[in-house]
Amino acid sequence: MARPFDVSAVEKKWQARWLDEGTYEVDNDDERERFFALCMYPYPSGTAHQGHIRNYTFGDLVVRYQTMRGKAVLTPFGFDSFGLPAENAAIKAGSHPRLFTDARMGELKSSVRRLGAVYDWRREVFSHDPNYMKWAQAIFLEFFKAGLAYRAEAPVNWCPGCATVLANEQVNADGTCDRSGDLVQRRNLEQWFFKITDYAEELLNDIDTLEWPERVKTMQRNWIGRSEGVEFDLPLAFDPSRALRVFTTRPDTGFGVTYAVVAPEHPMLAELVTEDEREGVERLIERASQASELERTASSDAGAGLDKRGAFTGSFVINPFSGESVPVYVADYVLGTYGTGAIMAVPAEDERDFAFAQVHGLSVVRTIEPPAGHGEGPYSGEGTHINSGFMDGMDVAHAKEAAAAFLEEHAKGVRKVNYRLRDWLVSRQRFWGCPIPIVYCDVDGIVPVPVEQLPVLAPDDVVMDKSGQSPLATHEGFRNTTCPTCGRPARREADTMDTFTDSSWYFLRYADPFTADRAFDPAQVAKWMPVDQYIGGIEHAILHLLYARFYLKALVDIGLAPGLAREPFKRLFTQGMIRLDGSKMSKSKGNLIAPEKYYDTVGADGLRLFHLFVGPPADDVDWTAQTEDIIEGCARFLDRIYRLSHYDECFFHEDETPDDLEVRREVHRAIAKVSADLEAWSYNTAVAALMELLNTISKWARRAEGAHRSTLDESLDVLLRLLAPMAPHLSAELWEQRHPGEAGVHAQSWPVADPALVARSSVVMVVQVNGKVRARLDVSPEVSEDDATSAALASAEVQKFLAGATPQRVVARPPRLVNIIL
RNA sequence: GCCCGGGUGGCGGAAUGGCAGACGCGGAGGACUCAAAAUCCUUUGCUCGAGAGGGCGUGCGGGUUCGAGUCCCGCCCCGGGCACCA
Repeated sequence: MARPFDVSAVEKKWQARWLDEGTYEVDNDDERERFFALCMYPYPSGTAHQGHIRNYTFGDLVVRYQTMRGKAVLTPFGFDSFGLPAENAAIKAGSHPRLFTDARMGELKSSVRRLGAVYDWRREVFSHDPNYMKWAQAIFLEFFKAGLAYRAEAPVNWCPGCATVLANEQVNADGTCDRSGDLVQRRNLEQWFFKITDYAEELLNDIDTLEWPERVKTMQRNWIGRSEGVEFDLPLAFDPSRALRVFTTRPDTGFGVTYAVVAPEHPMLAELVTEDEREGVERLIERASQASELERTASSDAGAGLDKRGAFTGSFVINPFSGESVPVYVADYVLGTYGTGAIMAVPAEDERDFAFAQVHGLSVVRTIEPPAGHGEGPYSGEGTHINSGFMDGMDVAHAKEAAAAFLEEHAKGVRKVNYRLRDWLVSRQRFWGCPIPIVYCDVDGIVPVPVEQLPVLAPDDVVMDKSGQSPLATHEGFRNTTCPTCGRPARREADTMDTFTDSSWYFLRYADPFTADRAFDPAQVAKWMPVDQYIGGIEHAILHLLYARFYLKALVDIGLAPGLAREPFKRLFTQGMIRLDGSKMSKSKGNLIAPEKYYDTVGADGLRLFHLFVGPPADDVDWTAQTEDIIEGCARFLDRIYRLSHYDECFFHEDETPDDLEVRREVHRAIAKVSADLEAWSYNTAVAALMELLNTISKWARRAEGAHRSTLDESLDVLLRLLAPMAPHLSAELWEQRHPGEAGVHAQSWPVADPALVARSSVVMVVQVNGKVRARLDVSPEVSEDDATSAALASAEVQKFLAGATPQRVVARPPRLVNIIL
């Protein structure tokens, strides 16, 4: 398509100027109101794909808009530059991940510059910068000192494809790896964990204070998974001085407990098992230990498979409610890692317990009257308690309260809140990550590397493979060291940290990248934090967004970030994904539509406008056959602006006519509309409003009657200012042509609508008869109910329908509508 | 199973309980042109009608209301999250 100007030349000119002049560099002591605009730190995967373009188009709009609103906008950029793809690529190519990563960073950097997105490049931060690693490791050690980082042996998720352990958050619901898609295995390993569970309650409660998409908040609440209940003792029948401790959210159903179940990992299991039952129990344990988490917890097996997956231990415990002795089973549907690893089983009111009881011939005692016609199955709903001693006749809520009080008195019970959230496993058996700064000494045990020796850097001559052995463990020169405490020979930790640790505090370093003697100066960071607007993909709803929240809370608590708000991201916006043929567009799927091809045709401005216009920013974008046409349409809109700005056949007249005034009014309405839409993330309708404004101005200027000079000038200048955050190159170019030698459009202030011009002198009022539109009347916006009614009744159209009759009722909603009911 | 979103023309999508379909794409017709492209103008939910005009229309079924895409109840379908979590 032939464009009326050289798109490429214009865009390159402005990109060079923004970069050379450091237009968007901002200092910490800037006196304007501060605004921290942040796009999620990208993994450097090479040139930008459409997902990046969408992200940085939105981010750049926020930066330029807030700047025009008079704020000092912090707009940093950097890279989440550790990670598996670089390591795997290096193994394949026989090179070093750093070479690969540096090249990809360079590509992504030029991509965002070619998009016209502007940053304060002095503040660039990237994970594998030794300067950043030093403080990432220092934070780890502070966590260790505070007891927030600990080493423990635990069953962990092992991904064979990635040859490393994973955090729970990186395992999909179906038991596959979030990255490779491989089925994750269970392994018992000694690993490093961060105590995120200490913050479960605060992480949950503070969600309420965030201006985040409801969807993301819900996902985090689900992930944290709070449940309120009671933990109490079931005394052992063979030794009532000791007891099996269980957790339940339904203490009210206590009289219905007909058996108890322990997890295969339960510490008391060995002593509960009798000689007669030993064989069956051992078989069960063996099977459970081999099963993957997926097989073990697959709900599709509920019922049918349960017989094979439980065994009687031979022991009994006392139900403290009824005083009866009930059998203890071991079953893999009870998890060792949740609650106490043991449950009371109430088959009448719990589906799993019911299915298990059916298979094992255990008795079922109802404690809640199910509604009529419920049948034989378990009932877990509301109802009146029966067979429940002191709880008979109570509803569920009252009975829960009564039961909890009873247990606290008689069964060493205590009200307890349990969370689904587990501690964050941060060890990774890979090379391309930040080494964990720990030394193991036979005498002194786990010893932190002294801060002055940080950063611990991996040597370059490490043999990387995917054996599952940490590559650093095979490098004797790295591994062997001396104990910082006693000086005897010792060994370095060979694992690296999860890359999500890097992305958990990078925004703090952005706010103060210059401090040399610590991770950041809290006083400097406090000038910018919390982030005013965070923008990123929905895929980080749990992972990154939960970890970063934990980090900041922990950093404040251990004294590294005094005075900072405990939540990092005040407002979050999650953009939709780009889909091609229904699946996510991504490099790994090989279905990318590269942005570069558009730069010579529609330009970065055209592509940006497309991403703004195609639909609500939060929605997914389907890239279809029609997409190319829509992109063309956006470029056409820019062309029309260019042409209007150069329109020289316009006939001008001296005095402002009513038509000219109406155009001015439309201009001010557009200012109001676009401003409101930008605040509300309704970018698609903001673009539509600009299109309408252009249509209005264009038609008016081309009329035979001509236009008023100063009205046209004002209209064009406003249009360019409104367009400046969306299509920065063209608006800068046209502004410069119209105002040579003056400050650029992005240095102009955001236009303010004049309320007197926005208000309408007359509006169209709809007159309905029996709900059908029969007439439209021009009325004043302030028309009274009576005047509106009489005007409606007087209109010829209505008279025709009335035919002399008196209406039964008249509903007047001036100035919008009058409805006459006959 | 539970919890969030969502379902509107041929398509992407607009619509504080008040004219459904803004804006754009696509289509149709026209102007300009030797012709085409580009540009500009007109038109475009479906349907009956020559026309004036009428009827039907926001996943389905009910309800509230003078009035429902919007609110309420019950379903269906699509996307996402959680899930043997006691």
